[in-house]
Amino acid sequence: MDLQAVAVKGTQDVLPANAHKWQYIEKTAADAAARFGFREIRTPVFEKTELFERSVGDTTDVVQKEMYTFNDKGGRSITLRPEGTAGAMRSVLEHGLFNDALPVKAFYTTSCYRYEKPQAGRLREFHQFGVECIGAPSPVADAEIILLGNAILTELGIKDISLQINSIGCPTCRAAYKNALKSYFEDRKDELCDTCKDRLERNPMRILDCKSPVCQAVCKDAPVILDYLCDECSAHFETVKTLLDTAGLSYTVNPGIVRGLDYYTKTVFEFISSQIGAQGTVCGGGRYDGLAKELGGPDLPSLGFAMGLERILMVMENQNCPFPDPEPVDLYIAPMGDAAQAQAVLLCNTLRQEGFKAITDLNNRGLKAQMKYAGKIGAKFSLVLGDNELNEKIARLKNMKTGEQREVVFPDGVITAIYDENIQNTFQNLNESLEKFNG
RNA sequence: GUGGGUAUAGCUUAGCUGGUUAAAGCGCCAGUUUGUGGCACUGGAGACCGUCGGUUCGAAUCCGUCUACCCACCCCA
Repeated sequence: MDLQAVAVKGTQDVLPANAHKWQYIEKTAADAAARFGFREIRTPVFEKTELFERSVGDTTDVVQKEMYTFNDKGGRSITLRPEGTAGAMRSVLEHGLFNDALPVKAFYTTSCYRYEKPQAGRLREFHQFGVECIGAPSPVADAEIILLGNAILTELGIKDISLQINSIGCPTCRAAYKNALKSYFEDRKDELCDTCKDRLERNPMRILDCKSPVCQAVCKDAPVILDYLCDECSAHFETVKTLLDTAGLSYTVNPGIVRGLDYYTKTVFEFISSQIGAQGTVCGGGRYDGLAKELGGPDLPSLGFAMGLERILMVMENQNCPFPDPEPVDLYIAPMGDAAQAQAVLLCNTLRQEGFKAITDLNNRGLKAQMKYAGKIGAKFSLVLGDNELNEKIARLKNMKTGEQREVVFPDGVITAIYDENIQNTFQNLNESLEKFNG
């Protein structure tokens, strides 16, 4: 095709035929979050680049090579958000929301941007549903957040998701662990794959996540973070596990869950599906106790998660999860002739004011074509409006599913005096007919 | 950024080792039926065979380039 207008690499359209699926997922997530006491927050798509460098961490891959960064006309360095937490935290700090009752509980549905090579479950523009619970140091908050993530996935009908949790400790105990890990791997450096040799310098914890069998063998006897947690972090993690046990939510402790964003501390977790390819993490999150302070705010231990909406949708389609049917139009009016067409438009408008989805011909098509159209778009009922109907004030309402037809009598003057208050009777008439016909 | 696969109508595809008007199904439009969709039949529109270049008398078909898509690494949701 010779179209100039093609979507940018790594972006995707949501077409009308699929929009209801997105609406369903977004609403299910928002409703669940609301039941946990979260309210929506909306922040800008772009922020100062510095915000992400500070929060996500300037040594991370996200910041180093994946951000959409540009200078605006005023010379400011601007970045399209690569994730949702930084903006939400910035907003809470900027507006002093932490002066209200803590914790601040907010959720968001947003688009995010990362310059990566697209593949299954990974786009350059993607969408996240996320929650942030700001100012909540207790492990109860960790458990609740995980429970919320689970509730959303469950309500969407998603099955076979594994919950993996870990604790990466506070900066103090993590530093000790990193040293131990580094010296362990340094002794076995020759056995590691090439990428892991790099990781040894940049982020030794990532080696634990390597898929190469060689590295996995080396990792087998590597020191485990959980053995290096300080008393507080250890107790915190134990309580989180106990709370999950009590709630009956099963999980596996996986020391390999190491998040790639610098702000994470203590509890980290992922909900993982094995059914949508290599990018199986459908929801990921954890605690970020140091973030508020890092951004110049007060000490506000916080946590949250983000769900990848495209991935959620993929899993759901893969598992044939039920989506509610999109609402079809109630009535298609097929006018024949100019007079009827004018009346059809008026009838439609009044029906719309009554809350019906009513449409009519816009293309001057013949009756047959109109009926075909009505059938194709899934209209529940159709109504032919021609000279006979206009004269006799009687039309036949047709149930498109059963083919059954029933007469609808228009009270005097309705067709010609559409603004007359008698019109109400017409709609009562139509309304009743629609109700009787339904089912 | 690295590697592998793919690229023919709106969609799904056929087109064998190069040979002249590029094919089918679905979909779309119209007619058979100036008053009722789904079925059937008939007809129609719709493709410079992803791009640029090369080999050849001749390229959708062979070679190279670029681009896009898919998959994996990496990274993450």
